[in-house]
Formats: sequence, structure tokens, C-alpha cells
Amino acid sequence: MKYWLMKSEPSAYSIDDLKRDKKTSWNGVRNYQARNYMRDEMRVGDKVLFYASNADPAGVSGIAEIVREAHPEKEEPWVMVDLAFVEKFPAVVPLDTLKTTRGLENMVVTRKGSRLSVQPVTKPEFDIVTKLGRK
DNA sequence: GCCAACGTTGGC
DNA sequence: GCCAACGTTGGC
Repeated sequence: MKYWLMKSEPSAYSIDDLKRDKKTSWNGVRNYQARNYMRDEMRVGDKVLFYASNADPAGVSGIAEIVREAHPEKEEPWVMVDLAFVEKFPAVVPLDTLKTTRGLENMVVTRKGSRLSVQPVTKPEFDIVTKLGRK
């Protein structure tokens, strides 16, 4: 099983929206690297850190799961996957915490200028963030 | 809302 | 294939 981090601006789609909808099609990704991760590597059952960007604070707000593999959007050459709600953390794990927590030094999201909206995450990283989020 | 960092586009 | 111009992202 693989682990991921996916970004969304809460004003566009938040963890609360996902909780309400139960599942959603993750459309609108317009970056080739992000698309390739979705198209080539995401499998049903993979777990996702749901990241709120452009938020106060920006950070991981919960967990989702891949429930459908990549399928085409109307607009070529883009694809979407389907996500299901898993849990919402009691509080957002802020980006600042991710940056200062041991074991998360290599997370893509903590790197300066990182704009990739779909990123791979290691299992240890996923577990650390989950533990922080449930506190 | 600002603006630095980044990705994409398109002229050459 | 280079790279300047442009558009977008996302932290602050």
C-alpha cells in the first residue's frame, strides 16, 4: 500500500466537504507530475493525508482513501481518482509542526517552494502525522 | 493581498 | 532546445 499527500484549498474543497460527501472525484489537477502519480501509482486502498493549503493554518486536516483508480477527465490529458473520507483530525497539524517534527525532514510539503499538489509520503511519515493529528 | 518560487508556453 | 514572459501556487 502506498501513502500520499493531496492538497486542496478549503475554500474550494475542505475535509468537512469530504466528510459530508463521503467520497469525491479528485478533478482539476493540472500538473503533469501530480497527474503521473495519480495515473501510474495510486491504487485502491492507498491512504491520503488531506492537506489544507492557503488556510489558517495550512496543514494536514485529516485522512482519505483512494476508492477508484485514475480515470480520464473530460479534458485531455488529465485524469482524476476518487477519494473517500476516512477521518478528520481534532485539529489541523500545521505546516510549521511538520517542519519541526523529527522524521518529517524529507517530506516534500516541507520543502521550500514545493507546489506539487499530489505527493508521495512514506509509511513512517504517514504514521507520524496521523499520530500528531489524533492528539 | 503580496510576492517569491515554480511550471508552462511559445518565439526564435 | 533555450529561455523570457507569463500564469499559478501557496505561505505569510
